[in-house]
Amino acid sequence: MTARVTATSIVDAIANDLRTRILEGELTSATALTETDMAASYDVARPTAKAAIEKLVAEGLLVRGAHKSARVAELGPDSVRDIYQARAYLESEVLRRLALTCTVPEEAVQANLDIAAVAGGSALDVVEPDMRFHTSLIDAVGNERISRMYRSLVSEVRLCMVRVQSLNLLDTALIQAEHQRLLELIGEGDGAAAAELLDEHLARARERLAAAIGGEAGPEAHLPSSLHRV
Amino acid sequence: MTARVTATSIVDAIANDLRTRILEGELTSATALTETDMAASYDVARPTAKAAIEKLVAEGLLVRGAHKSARVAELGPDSVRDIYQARAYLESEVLRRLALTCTVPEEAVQANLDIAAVAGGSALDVVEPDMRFHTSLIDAVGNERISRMYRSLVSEVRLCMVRVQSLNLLDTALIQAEHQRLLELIGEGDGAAAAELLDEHLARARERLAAAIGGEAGPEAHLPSSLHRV
DNA sequence: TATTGTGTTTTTGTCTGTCAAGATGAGAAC
DNA sequence: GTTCTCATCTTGACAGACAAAAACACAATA
Repeated sequence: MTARVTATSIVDAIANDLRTRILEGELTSATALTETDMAASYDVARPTAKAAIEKLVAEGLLVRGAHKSARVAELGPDSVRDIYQARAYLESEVLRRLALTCTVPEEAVQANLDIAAVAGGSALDVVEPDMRFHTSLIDAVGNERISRMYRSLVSEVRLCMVRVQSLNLLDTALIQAEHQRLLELIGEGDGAAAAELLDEHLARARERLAAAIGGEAGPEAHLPSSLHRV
Repeated sequence: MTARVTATSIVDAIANDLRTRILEGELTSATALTETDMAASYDVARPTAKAAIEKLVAEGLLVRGAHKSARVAELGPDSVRDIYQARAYLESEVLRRLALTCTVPEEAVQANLDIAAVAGGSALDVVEPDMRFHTSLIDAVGNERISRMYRSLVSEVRLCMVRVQSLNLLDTALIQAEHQRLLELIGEGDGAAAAELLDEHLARARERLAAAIGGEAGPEAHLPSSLHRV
């Protein structure tokens, strides 16, 4: 287990690098991701860059029309609503099932402790342990397909978050307290209450995120560039 | 709405054709899907066939290792368990939410009537309206991501079903009656009971399918070809 | 006989180069 | 000022080619 071989293909490597750059906010929907440009910047052939781009399009991080260059997906308030609703559907049912056996995942407890640890730091530092808390709950059921679906949603959430610069709308103490309460309810076997609390927990985050995205000059009301040069 | 334009790309067309051929059982895991063969049979270039294959690999219908030709995915009893568990997670929560507003989708009612209509026909005729019943419930929430996730699971279920030739294990009358009861419970607003009944409904189907797949000479215990020529 | 090693064949991964089709934007004509 | 046409950019798809990796068959050896 010491020397893990990294036998990944070139297009996978490019897709992974692009994905991290997208989720870090380095690439926004303002820049067009041309196949030839990507091929040139990574020093590979155009088909290779094309394959990497299509991979991310399939994941939903990039969008592209026919004969048009790919761009980072623009997620409006309605998309935020869809994403968080899907999260709530999956996760609330997971909490119900975990409560049936009173299973409290150890990683979730640790992740919530990590949230408290970074309470004084930047608001962005809260995102990672927060996501880890939720994904560890999902992974606790041990279902590969459910974990994959949830991870896809989480990456879309992160895609939304890199767009809003002021993440001060996160109340770290409240988040951590609600997480704690969720774990307690699961431990007590009260799945219905846990599902209900999770609904409120996610609905609150959803509203703040939707407002932050929708508040800035319209969600996906792409102004034609002709209106910009008034 | 009379002349729907078919402006789909070549690789999409090939992928769609391959998908139907897979779900109809024409292509099984016994035949290797070589890129050059696919390119020759569809009279396209190899990169085009490659893109179509990779699309289906991303969907989970095909599996492929590095430098190995693609094959139709082989889903064992454990995969059946995962798939049906994911279905149950999604759909039971959907039923709960539908029951909150006592929303009974009209298409679901119609689909269940269609099940009764084909009661005398082949057992395969039951699969289509049965799937339509469930997907119409999912689509009733109007969430694109949830619908997409569920459809992915449904196609995997169909992939399992084409492997078991004797589908006489389907009790049409029981299925139709349980569907009817589900709709009634939703209409009465009893989400908890609906979710519970759905769990049993899916668990029954899962057990039959897993038994039918696991019973035939082992799930993914691929015998090496050297043992075949004794 | 069983096992190991080698060489060949098949198949994929990736590159180079090319042409056609569609979309975008600029400029001319009215 | 509006509309039409055209040039340019970008993608879609093709052809051909080479390298790498896996699988298979076969021979050599303990």
